[in-house]
This record gives sequence, C-alpha cells and structure tokens, in this order.
Amino acid sequence: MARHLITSAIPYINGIKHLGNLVGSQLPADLYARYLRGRGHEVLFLCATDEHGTPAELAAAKAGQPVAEYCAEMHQVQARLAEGFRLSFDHFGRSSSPQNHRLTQHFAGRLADAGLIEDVSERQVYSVADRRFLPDRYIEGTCPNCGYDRARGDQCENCTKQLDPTDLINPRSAISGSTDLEVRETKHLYLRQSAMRKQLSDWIDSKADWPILTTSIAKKWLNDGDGLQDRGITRDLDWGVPVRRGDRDWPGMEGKVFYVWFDAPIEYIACAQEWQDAGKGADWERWWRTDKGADDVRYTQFMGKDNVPFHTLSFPVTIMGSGEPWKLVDYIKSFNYLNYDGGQFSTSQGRGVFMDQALSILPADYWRWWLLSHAPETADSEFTWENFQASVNKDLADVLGNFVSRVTKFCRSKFGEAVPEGGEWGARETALVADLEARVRAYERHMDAIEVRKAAAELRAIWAAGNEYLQAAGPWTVIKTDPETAAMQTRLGLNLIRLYAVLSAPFIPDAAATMLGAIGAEGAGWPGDLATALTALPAGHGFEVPEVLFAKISDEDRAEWQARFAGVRT
RNA sequence: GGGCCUGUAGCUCAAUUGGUUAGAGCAGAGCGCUCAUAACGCUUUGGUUGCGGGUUCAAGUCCUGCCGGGCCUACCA
Repeated sequence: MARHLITSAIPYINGIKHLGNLVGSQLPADLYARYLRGRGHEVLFLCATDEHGTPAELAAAKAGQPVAEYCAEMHQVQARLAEGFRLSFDHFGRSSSPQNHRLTQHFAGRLADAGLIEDVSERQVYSVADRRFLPDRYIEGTCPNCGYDRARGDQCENCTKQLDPTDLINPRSAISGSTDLEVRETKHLYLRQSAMRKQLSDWIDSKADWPILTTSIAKKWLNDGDGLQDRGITRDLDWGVPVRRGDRDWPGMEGKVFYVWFDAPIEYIACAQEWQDAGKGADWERWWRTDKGADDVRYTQFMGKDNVPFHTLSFPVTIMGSGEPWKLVDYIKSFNYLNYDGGQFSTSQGRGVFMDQALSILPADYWRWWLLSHAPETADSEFTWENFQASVNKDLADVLGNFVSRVTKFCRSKFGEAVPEGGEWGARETALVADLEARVRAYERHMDAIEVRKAAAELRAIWAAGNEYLQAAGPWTVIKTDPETAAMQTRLGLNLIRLYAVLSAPFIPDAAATMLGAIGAEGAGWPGDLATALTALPAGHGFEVPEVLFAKISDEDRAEWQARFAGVRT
C-alpha cells in the first residue's frame, strides 16, 4: 500500500466560498482522498484557510472586528461548511498558525542564505487617510487611454489596457475614496525565481503526464517575455507573518510581513505540524521530509487554474531553493472555472450559489454528485438549475436510489428482511459479473488518473447495470414458478447494493453510509474479484429497507431556487 | 497586443493521441415490464465534427487562414 499526501488549494478567509471554488480544489481532492483510503492506502489529506493579505484586513475592518478575531471566526465558519460537504480533511489548518509563522521564517532564512533573496527599493502608492500602502488594484481613477472613470491601478476593466497606478488621472483609494495619496519609497524582499529558471524548466519538462492546463500555464510564465520574473515576497501590512530571517531579526524589514503567496503554500507543510500538534497523528516529517521517510510518498495537489503559477513555480523555488530535502509535488491536478447560469460565479459580487446556501437547500451528496460529474476538467463548465435537476433526478433518484428501493422492497415483500437462500448463478449472472469486473477496473483506472468526469460516468454505468440485470432476470415473474432462482437473483441484487455503496462512497459518502447501514455491511471493503464481492452477503443476513435515498427535485423547487438565486447575495 | 484552452447530436460530454460506418447520458419517438421514488429495460430519430484551404493511402485529430467562446498576462488571492 502506498502513502499519499494530498492537499487542496487553501481557500481565502474573506467570506464563504461558492460552488465554483469548491469544485475547483477541495471537492475533487476529497474525492481522491476518499478513494485512496477506500483502496486501503495511507492518506494524509490537508487543507487550511489562507488568512493573510489586504482583502482579509479590509473584510475585518468592514465587519468591525480585529483581523485576528475575524479570521478565527471565519475559519470556524469555513470548517463547519467543510464538514457539511463531508470534506474529509485529516486536518483543516490556518496559515496564521504559529507553526506556519516559524516555518515561513525558516524558509526565508534558508533562501537568503542560498543567495536567492535580494532587497529591492521601490516606490509605491501610500494612502494617508487609510494609513496603508495600496496594492495596485486598490487604486481607482480615470483611465488615460479610454477615459473610463473606474479604472483600477493594474488594469482598466473597460479597455483592458494594463496600467501603472501612476498612470491614472485623479487617482483615489478604492478603500476610502480618499485622494490624499502619495508615492513613498519602501524596501522589499524579492525571491530570485529567475535564478532557478533552468531547474524549474527541466522539472516541468519531466512531468509529461500532468494536465495540459497545468504545464502550459507554467511554461508560459517560464518563457514569457524575458522569462520568469523575480517576485516580491514581502508587504507593508500589519497582519501576516513578520519578516524574520529564520529566528533572527531582518534588519531593514521591521514592521513588514511576508506576502500571502509566500506563506500560503508553506502552510501545506505547517498544516502537517498542526495536525500532529492537534493530537491527530505523529511524526509529520515522514510525510514531508524525504530524509525522514517521505521518499515513498506520492504528493498530489488540487487547485483552480488561477493558482497554477504559484504551485508550479514560486512554491517549488521555495522548496528547491531551501537546499533541504522537502517533498516536491508529484502531480498537480488543475481545474478550469465553473460558471453560473450564463456568467461567472463571483465572491465579490455575490453571484451564484454559495456553500452555506447550497447546504440549506439540499444535502451534500446532491451537490457533490453534480459538481464532480460535471467538473471543469478540459474547459470551463456551467451550472444551470435545469441541468442540476435533471442530473440529480435521473442519476441519483432514478438509477441508483430506485435500484436500492426496488431490490430491498421486493425482497421484504417476498422473502422477508433477510438475504434469501437457495438457487445458483447461471449464465446471466456470470455475464453480469464479467461486465462489472471490466467496469469496476475501468472505474479504478479513471480514479487513479483523477479523471473525475470519466469516473463518474463509469460509476453511473455500474449502477445502471443493476437495473439492466433485474429487468432481464425478472425475479417478480420467476418467483411464481421458480422461487429458488428468484431468491438467488434477489440475493445478488442485495449484494449489488453493497458493492454500489463501496464504489460510490467517494462521490456520495452519506448515501453510501445509509446503504451500508441498511444492509448491515458497515465495514465493507473495496472489491477485489467481483464474484467474491457479490457473494459477500450470505443467506440469512438481515437488512432493512432504507428511507428514500434521494428525493427528486420538483419543477416547483427548481423554479423557486432559480428565482431566489437569480440576483446577488446581500 | 501576446499566450494558452476551446468549438463534435436540441443539451452535457466521449472518441484508445493520424486508422473501419464519430460514440454515451439527458431530452424526443416507439415497444416492453409492473418489483420499485410514474421508477426500470429494449429499440430508435438526430452530426457537412464552427467555416475555408492544405498535408496524407487515411483528418474530429496535423498545418494554415478566418469566425465565435473562455482564461491568463506577474501588486486580489
């Protein structure tokens, strides 16, 4: 059995995430983690909240709270929602943890010792009224190119021209609207990514099996213009990891913090320490240090495409540049965006369905199934209520839910609530087993390759095979003339429920648990040989008819939700 | 502007990386079944693979030019 380290891109702290965020990283990561655990592998699945940066400070200010308090609260909110969606993190950490502070400072020290950090003096816009330096996009003004009066300091959204904040006419703070701005000199640390360009390039080139989306973004950044640019890794903010060189002060950097994108990926590592410190495990370094047992770990990261540059370039520079034997990522699974009904999901504009709203409408499994079976793997995909209703009703209620229902109810009415005895498999059963053997192995291949949509399609076909078999076998007719054979057919049907529960658990864990509970097979393991797996429930084994697994979404429900979520979240 | 991705049936997606007659699910039509959440099964209609050239014995796949959609473009994270 292999050991798998899995991390999901860590969600930003400033609010509740929407379904697009969920399907882009945390949900597929959970699918993979659950699958690998199901196969018996040792898994460490980590996620955390990303808590630093200007937006967090502003969100806290807006909420009228100290930023630390705000982040602590929002972390709890996100943790509860993660539980609600059954995200099976081994630990859900915080990038503001003391462990991450220490580790971030440690990495910075190592990188400085290796000559990969340099001081750069630069001029930045400072807002006197806000008493802070403003990131480019927090400065608004009139576009010198097209005259649009709400152009941002990095780019004009109207004419798409890239801008420098000092280009803007009548610049003002996007935070307060103040025009009391001045350009001040400030010193920052830069990570000399350019010095490792060759090493990174060779490394990316060696990853021929990565999704095109991942490697093409990485190569673009490596080769665009003058090649990979160095990157500022410090900011003039209060909230963050104070700039220190390991455990020493960093002269000239007093009062500054590391840039959120420097400390956020390091939290993947620190999170393992948090996991251990929380008493959930031991010896975290055997997951992260190749000199301490991690050389047999396979490390897989999940993220939306916007995160790819940081995971293919900046974080690897941090790891490689440290000169220490930290585990590098083995596979990066990246996703496109999920759109909402003709436009984008938007956190800032409150457009779409958010995690808390989703759970207030329907249980997690409904969302998990739709989102995963429509994961934006090759291109952006789109959520519509019609499609959601159709998929849920057909796949979950009709194909799977109704199968469980018809088998258990038929058995109860004809044989009672125990697996019936008698009869032997014939040609039809042997053919079914052969068909399922091929399908289950195909399902495993897709899951191993993290081909999410293909895996979902195969799983659905496996469910459908049960209905096809029942229809062809017709135990409700056979029982009139040959009760023994009908008993055998019904017994196989009950065993199929057990099989389906195990196979489906990564996608729909709650329903899978209900199914296993109903047939009294809670400890059922991953199927090896299908003939064996489908005889696991012996004659005489008791079961119960479960409640309806999936209720259908009515046209009225759909219309009501469609209307409710047509506007913006307030 | 530059780069990348994408365009296949009414809808959502496949197509073993250049190889028979382009396949699934949904929706539509017909038939069957009656155990089941009016569920299930079988059959079936539906495609000039965005458009035009080119390479090749062979192109959805490669090249090229248009047209459309999307993303990224380094100080939001």
